[in-house]
Formats: sequence, C-alpha cells, structure tokens
Amino acid sequence: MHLPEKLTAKQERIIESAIRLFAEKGYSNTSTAEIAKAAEVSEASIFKQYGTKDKLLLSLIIPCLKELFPAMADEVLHTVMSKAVTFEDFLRGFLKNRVEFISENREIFQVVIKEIVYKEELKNELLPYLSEIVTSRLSKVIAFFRERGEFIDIPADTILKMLFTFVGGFFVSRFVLLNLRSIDDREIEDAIRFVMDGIRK
Amino acid sequence: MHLPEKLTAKQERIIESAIRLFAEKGYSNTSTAEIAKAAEVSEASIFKQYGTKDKLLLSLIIPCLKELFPAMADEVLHTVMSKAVTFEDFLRGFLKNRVEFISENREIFQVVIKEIVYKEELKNELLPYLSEIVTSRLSKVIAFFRERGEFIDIPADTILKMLFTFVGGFFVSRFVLLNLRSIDDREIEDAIRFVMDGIRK
Amino acid sequence: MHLPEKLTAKQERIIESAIRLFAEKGYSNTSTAEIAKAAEVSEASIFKQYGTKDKLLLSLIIPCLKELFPAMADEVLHTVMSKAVTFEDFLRGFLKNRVEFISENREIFQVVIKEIVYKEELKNELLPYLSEIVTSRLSKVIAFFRERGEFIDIPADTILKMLFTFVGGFFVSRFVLLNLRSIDDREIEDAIRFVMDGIRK
Amino acid sequence: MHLPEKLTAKQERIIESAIRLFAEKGYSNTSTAEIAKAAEVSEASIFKQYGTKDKLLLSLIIPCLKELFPAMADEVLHTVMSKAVTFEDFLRGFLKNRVEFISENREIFQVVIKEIVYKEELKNELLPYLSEIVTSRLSKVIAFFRERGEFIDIPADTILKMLFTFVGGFFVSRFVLLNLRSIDDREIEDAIRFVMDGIRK
DNA sequence: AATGAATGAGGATTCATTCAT
DNA sequence: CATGAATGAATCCTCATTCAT
Repeated sequence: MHLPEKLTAKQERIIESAIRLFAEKGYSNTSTAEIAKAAEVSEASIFKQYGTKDKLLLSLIIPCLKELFPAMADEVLHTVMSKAVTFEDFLRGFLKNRVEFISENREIFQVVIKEIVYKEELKNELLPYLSEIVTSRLSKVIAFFRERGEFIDIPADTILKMLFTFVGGFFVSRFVLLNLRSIDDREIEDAIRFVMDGIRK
Repeated sequence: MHLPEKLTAKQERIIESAIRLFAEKGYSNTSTAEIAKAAEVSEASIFKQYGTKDKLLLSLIIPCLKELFPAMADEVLHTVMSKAVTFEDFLRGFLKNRVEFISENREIFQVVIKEIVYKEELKNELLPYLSEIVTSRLSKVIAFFRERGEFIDIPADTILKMLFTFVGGFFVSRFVLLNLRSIDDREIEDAIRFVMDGIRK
Repeated sequence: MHLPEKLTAKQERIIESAIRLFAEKGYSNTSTAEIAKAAEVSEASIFKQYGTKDKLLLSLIIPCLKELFPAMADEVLHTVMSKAVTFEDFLRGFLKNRVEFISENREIFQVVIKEIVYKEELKNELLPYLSEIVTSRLSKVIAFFRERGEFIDIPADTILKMLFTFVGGFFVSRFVLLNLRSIDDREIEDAIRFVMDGIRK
Repeated sequence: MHLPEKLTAKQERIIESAIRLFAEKGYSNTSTAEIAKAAEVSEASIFKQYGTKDKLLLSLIIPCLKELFPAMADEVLHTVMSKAVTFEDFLRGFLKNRVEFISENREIFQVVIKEIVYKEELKNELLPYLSEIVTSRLSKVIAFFRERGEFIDIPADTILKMLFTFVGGFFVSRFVLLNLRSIDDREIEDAIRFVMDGIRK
C-alpha cells in the first residue's frame, strides 16, 4: 500500500495501530484514546495529523480502495487479453493477483469491508463509484471473451453480476469472516472450477 | 418472526424502533436515547425490559438466527428430499423460501449481518454454532444428491463451501449492500443456472 | 427574573452557579466542569437540561433581556405620560425603576453586557432587535415631551442617541465596570441634572 | 501607535493578525493556532517572541493604553489651558483628538475595551491605574475651568464622573458596539451641546 | 531565527445505566 | 409499571506550550 511517504516513526505507529484496531473491533468501537495508547503517542498527535477520527479512517481506506479495484485496470487487463489465454486463465490470474494483494493488506481490507457494510453513509458514497469502476473495466473483459464464444448464452451483465457475487463472497468470507491469512491454490482452483462449470455433472 | 408473544404496544414500539435504527445506522451508532425517542417511551423503560443495550440486540438477533438457519431443517429438508426432486429443484425451493423469509425480515437480517461482520466478539460466538448447524444439515442434503450422481466429481464439502460462498454473497449483496426489498424470480433462475452449470459454454 | 418554574433544587443550583461564574469570569472563560462543580451536580445534568453550553447562556440571557428592555413598555410609559409629569420626572422614575431592576439582577446584567460586547455573533443578533425596541418605545416618549416644548431645539433622535449613550454608560460603568451593588439617589439626581441641564453655567 | 520599532515582517504579521482576530472574536475565542495561520508563521514563532498568549495580549494592549489615556497629558492639557479657550473648546479639541486616535487604532481599542469588560482580572489591574491617571489629569482641567466660573455649581468630581460616563459611553457605543470607522463632526457637536447644556429648553 | 512534531491538560458533549417516585 | 432526574465514565477534539533540529 502506497501511503504518504515521510511519516515519522510515531506517525507510522498511529496508522498501524488504527488499522489493527479498526480491523479487529470496527471503527465505531475503537476510541481515539485506544489508538493513541496502542501507538504510544498522545491523542493530540492523532488529531494534529488527521483532524478528525473520520479523516483518519478515510486516509486508511482510500489508498486501499484505489489499489484494490483499479489496480486490475489497464495494465493487467490488456496484457492478459492480448495473450492467447482463455477466460479461465484470466480468472486464475486475477484471483491469484487479488488474493496476494489482500493477503498483504488483510487488515485494511477488513476495515474497508466492515465499514462499507456498516456505515450507510460511506457505503452510499463508495458503492456507486466502485460499481462503476468494476463494471466499466470488467465488462470489457467479459465482452472480449464472450465474443470468443467462451461463455454460455446468457447476458454479459448477468455473468458480471454472478461473478461479482461469488468473488465478493469468496474474498469476504475467507478474509473477513474467517480471518484467514491467505487462500491456497487448491481452493482457488475449486473456485475457478465452480465458476466455470458449476456443480452439475 | 416469532418474537416472544404478548408484547405490549410499548414493547413492540421499542423493538420496531431498535430494529429500524440498528439496521440503518448500526448498533454502535445508535444510542438508547434515540431508540427511546423513536419508540416514544422513556429510556428507563428499555432498560427495565432488556437490562442492557446488548441484551436488547441479542433479543432481536437470536430469534432471527433461529429461523434463518435451522428453519431449513428437518421439516423442509426431509419433505424436499423425500420427493423425487433434483438438486436444482431443491435449490430453487430453498432460495425462494429464504428470499421470502429475508424479504419479510429484511431489517433484522441487515442487523444480523452487520453485527456479525462488525463485532469480532459476536462473530466468534455465532460463527462456529451457525457453521455447525448449516454444515450438519446441508451436508446430508449434499450427500443425498451426490449419491444420486447429480454432482461432478468433487468432494462434498467443497461443494458445500462453494454453495455457501455464493449463496451468502447473493443474499448479503442484494439485501444488505443494495438494500433491495426482494429478489425476483428471474435473478433466482440466473443464480441457479450459475450454480448448476457455471459460465463456460 | 421570571425563569421557568418547577426547577428542581439541582437545576436551580445550575443556573445560579452559571450566572455567578459567567458574570465573574465571562462565558468563554468558564468551563461546564466548573459550573457543575459549583452547582454540585454532574456535567451530564447540565447538558441533559440545556443541550449545549450556548443554550445555557441564552436561557439565562433572554429572560433578562425581555425584562430589561420591554419592561419599560406600555404599562410604565402610559401611566407616566398620562400623569401631568415633566420629562425630568419621567426620567427619574425610569432611572430608579431600572436601577432597582438591575440591582436585583446585577449578575445577569453583567453577563448580558459582557457577552454583547464580547461575542460579535450574539451582538449582531441582539443589537438590531434591542435597538428597535428601545427606539420604538422611547421615541414616543421623546416626541410626547418634545411637543410639550420641554426640550431644546434638536432632533428627537439626536436626543434619543445622547440619552441612550449616557444612560448606557451610566449603568454599564456602575454595575459592570465598578461592580456596584446599586446606585444611590444622590447619584441619580446628579445624572438627571446632567442630562437636563448639562454642565455649563 | 508606537509599538516597539524594528519589527521584522513576520513579527508585524503576528501582531496585525492577533489584533484583528482578538478584536473580532475576543482573546478567549482566538487560538494561537489561528493567529499563526493568519500571520503565516509557525505557532512556535509566536511563543518564541512573546512567551505566552497572555503576554502577546498585553504587548498589544499596553502601548495602546499608554497613548489612549495619558496622551492627553501634559502637552495637550497645558497648551489647551494656556490658550484663552472655553471648556467647550477644550472638550471639542479633546473629543476630536481622541476620535482621530481611536479611528486609527480602532481594532486595538476594541480589544482593550472588550478585555477590560471581560476579564475581571485585567480590569482589576488596569482600572485603578487608569482611573488614577484620568482623574489626576482631568481634575486639574476641571478645576481650571471651574474657577473661571464656566460650570454650574456642582462638585468638580461629580462633573468628572458625568463626563467620564458620557464620553466613555460615546466611544464604546460607536467604536465597539456599532463598530463605526469614525465619528463625524456633526455628532461630535451634538455630544458637546449635550454635555454643555443638556436637553432642557 | 524558525519550525515541524509532539503533548498534558482540559474542553464540550454523549452514553448506557440507575433509582426514587 | 413507567418515568423524569441524575450521573460516572468515556468520547472526540482543542489548546497553549515545549523542544529538538
């Protein structure tokens, strides 16, 4: 995660502690006093830097979102699509890439998910924006493979919805609900198989 | 929802207000004063009835959980399995039944999901219990249809996991994230098709 | 001062303490903790009742203003003017009446003056309103005595301004700057003489 | 205003900002952070220069007081008294001179008045001192014109008090309450007439 | 000489909870 | 039984001030 550079040791401890505590107990159940204590700084230092508790949250969440979603953007997509790969290969690359990213930023991911689910306000601000990004990017990919005749005959945006539902459920259940460190290759393969072929014999 | 019967008007107003507010803003961001005001009772009345704010939450969540998960238990399962239905039929019945139940109890469902995601503590108490219930019940069903040869050749509990992931994502994304009133039949059919056959041609 | 009736003992102690401390140190230099301590109540009790520190201030100031200015309204004015009195008599009655009122409410008067002088915001809200009340009431009186030929030949509103300047300075210097308990009759007579005849032989 | 010479640009910006903000919102409602921001210096610079916020206030107030009151001292008084002028002429010169001075230093005057009214502590330190200065200087003047037979037969210090009350009210109401930039000659003449002859025909 | 970083002490305000009536 | 009154403990946040660089 590319957080603003040139933080002092104390400032780094603040964001570390904040992420850890927000991930563990949720933003609303974490007091600035707790963060200060965990970071071994004064509360005042937190407010000097971030102004409000809310801005502290945003300053953690936003860089994560920027990498979580648009990262799979042009670079990734184009390279993948230019190669002679199947959608299954693309999906495999995508899942492995995102699993790796989330594994490395598991706590921030937890914070992001928890707060999007919990804070109506934040959700309403972010969801349309995220939905737009995801849709616009992925719909190209779907369209690309669809024209190649790789998918069964259902509308592209139905495919998108189902994928989104499953992949979202996949990441959230593993990284947030079960609090797993990572997801192993075997499970990724299970997921890919499920997505590609379903469960019917 | 079978909440304890014989509630006075005031008691009903309290739980209605609590559910509405918890669903909207989350338990942590709702004060007992707000609930009291919305329910047009004194704060003291709430505490007389429920002892603590936490017990109030539990008294809303627990009846919902009891119906949400175990409801699909013996009655449903046995009847379904006894008939000569395919897994697809079972899944259709199950989804429709649960969509109906959640539609009618959307706000409580939102509270349940939000708090399970948010409160590590609550999650740790409930997840093993829920997981046990779901697993024990559904694994019988899976095993039943598996023996009938309806599934591709993957372990039963992999099937269970994938189903759980997808169905959970399905309900949460629609009823919590998107705050939909219900899910129409067409989308249910899309989901069934996705689960059964995946997306590959 | 007619403050809202039916205050509990604690509630009365709150307003007493607030008035005393605001008068002594000014609103901005008095913390709610100090008020609570002086009143021997919890800070929470103050906020339960008044919501904010600002509303507490207003709830002290407004009843005082209502009596301070419009009190000299219809009752006083009409009776005075109906009698065959001179302006000097009217002024004497007015000054004595107001001195008595302020003596009895010296601390609130101090709070009112201090905050009007100090808080731009409060001043801008109150001054136009007060000015309107004073002007509309007193200009009638001035006009009345002016037609009787009691005044030298200067515009009525010049007389009003000079009176306001002097009487304001009189009350503020004595009751606020010098913190006097009251103003004795001799000084009132000096003031009347000054207003009526100036200082030139 | 003769503030200490040789101020660097930064130091000037500090006192300008401080005066402006103190005049506008009052000392207690102005933070050193605000001053630093307005002056475009670091807070630390303010404290390096002035030690404490209180000393900053005093360093603004004291030079003003020195010119506001004693300025009318020896030079002014003697010259005026030596000429064959009436008290009315003296008063006219005095008022015009003070109006000019305050007009040019309106904001500092506002700070001085506001803080004297507001801070019991400051008031108690300054009032006896100021009163002594004013009394000792002006009582000579009053005595001078009194012996010339210009005044009606009331004690000199009663005249002094009334003058002080009116002139104080005059300046404060115009420059502080109404926040006027200056006072025009017509109003000064009205004031002089009022002081000299009162309002009785 | 100037400042960015840091903070202890205190600021107003909110909260879940208790209890006498 | 219901509630108005009351509160201790916490919450987020601000402030004047210090100090190493």
